[in-house]
Amino acid sequence: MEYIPLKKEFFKVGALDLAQSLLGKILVHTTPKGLLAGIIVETEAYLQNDPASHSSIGATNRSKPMFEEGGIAYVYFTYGMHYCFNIVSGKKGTGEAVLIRALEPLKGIDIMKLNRKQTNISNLTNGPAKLTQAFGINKNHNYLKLYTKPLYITINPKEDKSKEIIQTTRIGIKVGADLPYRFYIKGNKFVSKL
DNA sequence: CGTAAGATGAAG
DNA sequence: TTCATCTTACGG
Repeated sequence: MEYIPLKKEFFKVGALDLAQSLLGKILVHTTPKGLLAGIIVETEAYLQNDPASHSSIGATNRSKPMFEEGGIAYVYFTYGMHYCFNIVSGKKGTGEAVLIRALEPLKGIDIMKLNRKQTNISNLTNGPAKLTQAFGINKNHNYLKLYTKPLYITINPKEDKSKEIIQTTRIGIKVGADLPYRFYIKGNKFVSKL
């Protein structure tokens, strides 16, 4: 099957809209080891006027990518060992992005198992730092355009049209935890726990 | 099942 | 000192 990248315009909407429209789409990474793909099943929006967002204090060396035009990657390093992958949304100058929290593995599952040193499929990509490890995403992917190779988002031709989207509060944060900026596909087994 | 703590480094 | 996290260890 051939994957066609989404167009740049897809990402120019606000983070809350993008967080929902990304659900059911496919994240593809072409790597030297092979092609990796997974369905996006859980996202969180981080806005500019949002105490939990890296952009809330303005553009810093770390959060700069969030202020670029929608459609690029914002990858940051945290807890001394983990990377998290965000998709920048909106117009240039607006500091917002969508955190990808969980995927459903589609292609390259054997590679993901090697990258993660795990054999259980349901423990490969069900968390923001797990999926970056499984996909081999790191600081080198910061600023990459997500509508071209090697890392891009595509339509899922087999997308379940009847999927139900749940909106609720974000997890794993202290401030801004009351804001309902988290979205996931109801009943999907790969949504992250807590 | 559940809770707790350690790993490890960059940002503020 | 905190942090948009994960894994392992241990008690029930």
